[in-house]
Amino acid sequence: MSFNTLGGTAFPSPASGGLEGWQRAVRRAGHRLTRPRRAVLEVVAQADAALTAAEIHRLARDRHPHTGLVTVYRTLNLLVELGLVRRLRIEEGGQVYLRADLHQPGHHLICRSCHRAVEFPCRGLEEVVEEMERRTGFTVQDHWLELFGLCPACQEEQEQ
Amino acid sequence: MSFNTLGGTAFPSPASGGLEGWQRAVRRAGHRLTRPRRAVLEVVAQADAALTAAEIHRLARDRHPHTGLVTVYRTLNLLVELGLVRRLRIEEGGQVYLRADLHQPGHHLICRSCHRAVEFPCRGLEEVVEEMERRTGFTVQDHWLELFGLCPACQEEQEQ
DNA sequence: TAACGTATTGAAACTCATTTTCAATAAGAT
DNA sequence: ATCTTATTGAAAATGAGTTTCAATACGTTA
Repeated sequence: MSFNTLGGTAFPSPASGGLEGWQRAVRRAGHRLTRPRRAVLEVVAQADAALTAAEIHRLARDRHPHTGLVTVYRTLNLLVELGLVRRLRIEEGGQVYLRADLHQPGHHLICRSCHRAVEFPCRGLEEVVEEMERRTGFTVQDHWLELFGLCPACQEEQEQ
Repeated sequence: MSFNTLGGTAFPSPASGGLEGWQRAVRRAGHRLTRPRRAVLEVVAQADAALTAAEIHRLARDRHPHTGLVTVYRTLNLLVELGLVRRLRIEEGGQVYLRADLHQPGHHLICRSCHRAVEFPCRGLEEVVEEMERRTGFTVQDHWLELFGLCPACQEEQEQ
């Protein structure tokens, strides 16, 4: 398990008007809107947590039963290329897909006891990053902050 | 490639007296010191940057030509269990191994163009962390901050 | 120094996630 | 309605890492 709560906790579930936007984006980029592709778009556009390819495959089949896992992968790669979806590597070595607008890049609270990961909206990091750019000459495009510790539930458990 | 400069930049190459310590640790834990195991220990103990299993395999063969990749994996897992080595996941999905004493957990500036990683002393993050603890109830024990972007040299190159 | 029990080895087989191949299909432009 | 060609899915390939198992070699004890 672990990261499959990614996105789910901190971002309740915003727009779903994104779907049509995605379809337009796909067409505009010169791609066809096929049935399996539509199925994958719908699943990912409507999910408000990060999903594995296998999970997306299962859900897409509810919409278009014939959808193959290969096409799920291909469509996900397309969506990542178009910038609509982010591919996230999880600690165990797999990858997971999340709507780009849900992806606060790289802010995770990870519980070392129960391995649950929660995304959090990050405040105050901008200054740290700017300071670092000034000091090193780097241009920072992205960042990734992970906090490791104990979640409230596991703290309680350990106190008993 | 990518992370293979990890550790390399900020830690020129400290002790190599670590080797005997490792051998003792392995024996103390009830394991035998076989030739291939020695070869892997030597390679990893003397490397001052993170290496992939394949790279370690290649280098270990210089010392004991018969060494199999399987044994490299097994030995690396052993070293990780003993806490002598850290296994780091890299962006591309693979993993990389680094002497634990070289692993300043988690402050890296990583250049997306030349893949060099530089460690930096982190200032101002404490407040961000505390704010987060207050807001979520987590107890934070550790953190990992990675900044991705372009180093000064690569910025110049791209401007031409 | 030899002999022995057993941890360790390496090759091959196996996972599991992802990608490639390729003939058949179906978008969507005309 | 037709036609071009992007897209599909099944099967095969890949690649990192693990498991299996008979053969080997540590290192303890005699």
